Amino acid sequence: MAKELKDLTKRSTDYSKWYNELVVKADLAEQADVRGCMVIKPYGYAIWEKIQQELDAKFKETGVQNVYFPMLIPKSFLSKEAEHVEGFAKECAVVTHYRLKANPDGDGVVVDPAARLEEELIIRPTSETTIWNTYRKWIHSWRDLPLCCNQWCNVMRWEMRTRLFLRTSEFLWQEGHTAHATREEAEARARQMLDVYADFARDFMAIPVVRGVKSATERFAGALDTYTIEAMMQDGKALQSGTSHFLGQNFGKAFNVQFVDKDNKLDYAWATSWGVSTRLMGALIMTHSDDNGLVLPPKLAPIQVVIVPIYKGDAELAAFNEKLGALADQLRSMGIRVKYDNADNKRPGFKFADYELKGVPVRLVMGGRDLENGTIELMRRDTLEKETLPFEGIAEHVAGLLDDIQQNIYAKAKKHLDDHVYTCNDYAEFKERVKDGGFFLCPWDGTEETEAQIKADTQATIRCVPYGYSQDDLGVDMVSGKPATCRVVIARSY
RNA sequence: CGGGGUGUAGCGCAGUCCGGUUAGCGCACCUGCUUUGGGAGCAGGGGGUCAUGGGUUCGAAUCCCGUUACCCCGACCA
Repeated sequence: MAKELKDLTKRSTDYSKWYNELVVKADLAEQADVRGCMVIKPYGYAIWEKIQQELDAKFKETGVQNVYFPMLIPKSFLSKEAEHVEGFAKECAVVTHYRLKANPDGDGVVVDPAARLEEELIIRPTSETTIWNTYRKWIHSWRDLPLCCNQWCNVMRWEMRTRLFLRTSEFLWQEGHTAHATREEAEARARQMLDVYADFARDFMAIPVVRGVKSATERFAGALDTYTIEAMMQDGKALQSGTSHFLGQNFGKAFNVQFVDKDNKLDYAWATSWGVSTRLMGALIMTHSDDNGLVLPPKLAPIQVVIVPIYKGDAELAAFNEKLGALADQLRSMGIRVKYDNADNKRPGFKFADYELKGVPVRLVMGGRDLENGTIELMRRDTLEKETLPFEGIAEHVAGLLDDIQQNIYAKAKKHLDDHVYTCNDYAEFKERVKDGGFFLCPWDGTEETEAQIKADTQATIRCVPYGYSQDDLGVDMVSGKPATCRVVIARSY
């Protein structure tokens, strides 16, 4: 492929354009021919599969089971929880008919007006309603609780403006839905799942996040509390990367899910829901990548090590195939995902650039010189450093290096986050600086008015009341001058 | 839904103001030879209802009117 097609826009020049180009050129995804939808390509989907696999294992450790519910939801379900319907009504796709017929006035097919549904069906924007409608049948006694289910599925939200992975009309996600006998247990579960997400982000995605609670206006429609993990992208903007909701008894009451408790009294079930989506892919891309392309954390990279031989003629190729094929096998036996690329229809320079673009953590190259000297060249993607090492013992070295890279890119992202979290008590200063990105820890009086004022003035929003940052010496709200009730993270966001 | 912009080969564009040979360029694609330690070179080749419907004209990618799709900036948002 020609150079000009692969060269990326510089991150610093136009971050949005850089992101979009990277997603397309690294072969992760592209815009579909359907409005606002996305085609996830094999390489992109392979990363998503790793995320699914690792996260799913974490869920199961906490006693969660997988289920599947229908994509179509009767319209009447949605109207049962007042706040919920208000939150989602504006972005629902609706199924109104069940049949097409040949166009009587010309080509193609038209909707058959005779096939109108008596009750319209909604394409799920989220599944609380259909799941709680079913939970009514599953829950009768305290012995049926807790009930902890999760589903991996697609949902559809008719967003006005879409961006690959970050916001698409249809997206893939997991949604967990739990039912509990007590308020305390449900609240603990909601917070537990937030920690699962935060730990997963740190340990697998190498993304540091700020955990916290959403303000009332940013809360999930129908929740009493929404917990969030907020990641910081390289341009300093926030990306909500996962949420966990404490739903109280709202859905229990709306769908009449009652159980008999230990004291033989009827009560409504307490609920949580929690989810992460393909937006995590966007977070992964925007957190680590550089001007050469993706940088993938080894734990999620579909290819962890690529081996490229540089050869002249069939005889030399045969020698490499034997030596490097054995090395690839050895690495695989150590549980490392390896690609041995001896294809002769692409030149080495092309392969180097291409695997860098795709974020492969480690590249091993062997040419005639190395063959003579008993060496091999190694490059690590995170720092782009090259070194020539003895061929002997290279497999063990690579195994250790993968861990190093995982640690290093996390440390780099953590430093970026910490360097861009500011304490700020002055509104004039805040307004000036927030444009350049970063998380601002500011005193807030807890009112919607000041929250709205900040958004109107700066486009920045209250991301959360964070955990892990001091709530002492609150002082006064920087907008209203009234006594502050907490210190919040304010930032511009995706 | 408001404000801008663009539809010409798979992708990216020039040509449109000022109508006139056979509609061009880069990349991609195909064939052959030479190459291979950082995105190969040369030679040859294939591919177009110029978004769409109407109008003006001897003649329209180009001018006029309508339609439509997409993109960007807002409102919405995992």
